[in-house]
Amino acid sequence: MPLQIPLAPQQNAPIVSATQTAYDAIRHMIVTGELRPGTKLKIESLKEILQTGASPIREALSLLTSEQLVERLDQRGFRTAPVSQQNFNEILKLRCALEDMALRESISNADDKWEEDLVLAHHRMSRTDSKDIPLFEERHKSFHMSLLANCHSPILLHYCHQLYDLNVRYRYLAGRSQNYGKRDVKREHQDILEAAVARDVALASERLLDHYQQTGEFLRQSALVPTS
Amino acid sequence: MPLQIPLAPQQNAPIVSATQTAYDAIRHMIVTGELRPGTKLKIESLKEILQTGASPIREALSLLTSEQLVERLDQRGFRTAPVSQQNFNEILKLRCALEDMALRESISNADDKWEEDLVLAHHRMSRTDSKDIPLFEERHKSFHMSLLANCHSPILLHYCHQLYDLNVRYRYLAGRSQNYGKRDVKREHQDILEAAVARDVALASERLLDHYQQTGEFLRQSALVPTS
DNA sequence: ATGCGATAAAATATCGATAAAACTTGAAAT
DNA sequence: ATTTCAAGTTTTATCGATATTTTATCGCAT
Repeated sequence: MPLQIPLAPQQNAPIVSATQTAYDAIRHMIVTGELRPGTKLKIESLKEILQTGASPIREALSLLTSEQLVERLDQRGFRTAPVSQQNFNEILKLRCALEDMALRESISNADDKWEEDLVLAHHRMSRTDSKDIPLFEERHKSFHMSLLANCHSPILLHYCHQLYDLNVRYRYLAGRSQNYGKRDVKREHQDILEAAVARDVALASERLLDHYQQTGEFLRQSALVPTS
Repeated sequence: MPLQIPLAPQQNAPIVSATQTAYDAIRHMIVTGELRPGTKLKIESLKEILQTGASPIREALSLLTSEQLVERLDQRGFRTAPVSQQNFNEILKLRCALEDMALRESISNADDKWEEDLVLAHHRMSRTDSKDIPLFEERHKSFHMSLLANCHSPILLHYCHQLYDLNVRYRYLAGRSQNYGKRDVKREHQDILEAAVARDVALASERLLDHYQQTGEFLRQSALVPTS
């Protein structure tokens, strides 16, 4: 009889596949805007840039297409997903709806472990200089995902993760350096954390959505110039 | 010289890539349960079955991983996604939430074109013998997607599409041939259609969700034996 | 000039071969 | 009997080369 349970994997895998490396690199370049929206992604160029063969690149791009970061045009290659005001609005709206759902679930399943992880994630973010963009972004995402992490719904979490990154991409495109006006973002995060820890579903949700709406409003004002 | 008629240059070529072909075929095999959950997907085997090279297969599998139909294990290949009662519950719940959202949007944006397409889709489904499983399934999906099609949110639609297929997979696994008990599924569809055409958001939503819950209940009763 | 068609150039999609892991298996040692 | 280890076997991941397709270019008739 065929036994299919994958037993304890070898704990020594310091080597990541070329595909994984390419995936991470390309993803990062798209999210940060280093690869502008609508850019043709030529295999040859990427091969040189990433110092690898065509197969890993194509696989990485295939993985990215289902995440809406890359578009695949049968028989004529890949390109980075285009951006538009409409697309941005859609992402924001969906994000609010899905994160709201996830947050409510997450809080209602609250336990000590989740609470501790959340507090820790917030702490790390708050102690990070927001000038150190890559690190801050990583921790910012980590905090937001920690809020939702306890929703017991991997698929929902997966969608939230995707939408988060699609949104971050717009933040980068709008110019990550601009200041956020009169907003006290730190305070907003603090307030969300407090409501979540207090397990006040309604308040936490309200604060989270408000947080997103404000960021959305801010980004909307930045000229989101379509690719020319 | 062989007289080569230049095929429509700007138009869609009738030739689909090997990757696309492999993608469709594998997807179909997973959704219909021909490839059981948790099955190791060996490149060599698939190469033979689909009569193609390794590259298209790997690309197709990569595309399928982001859709939750295939799992990718770095350095040790691909396998079909496992199933579980928990996973089923999650899909059903998310589907209800997202389709509800999409349906409400869709109806509130109602216009003649949408209404006509919807009526047509329903007509085609209702005139199809449900014994002709592949055709009926296609039209059933077409009807359900038509309900949501007008929501003006490609990403939301994309998620609904995915979740629909994940759900259909469970239907196949539960044994597509079983009858649906005392339910009058045809009537249910008819009622949903009528509420949608009448642009009664609340009623349509209620009927749609009830439709899914009933199917969910039915599937839950079928023994969903986890892969062993 | 303007558009059409053929030709050249570029890029994609795909194959076949191979190196690198990951599993198996079986005998030796505990 | 169980664990360990190493050689042998499968399977994956990746490269390099090639056939096809798409895109760009240039001349020629309108």
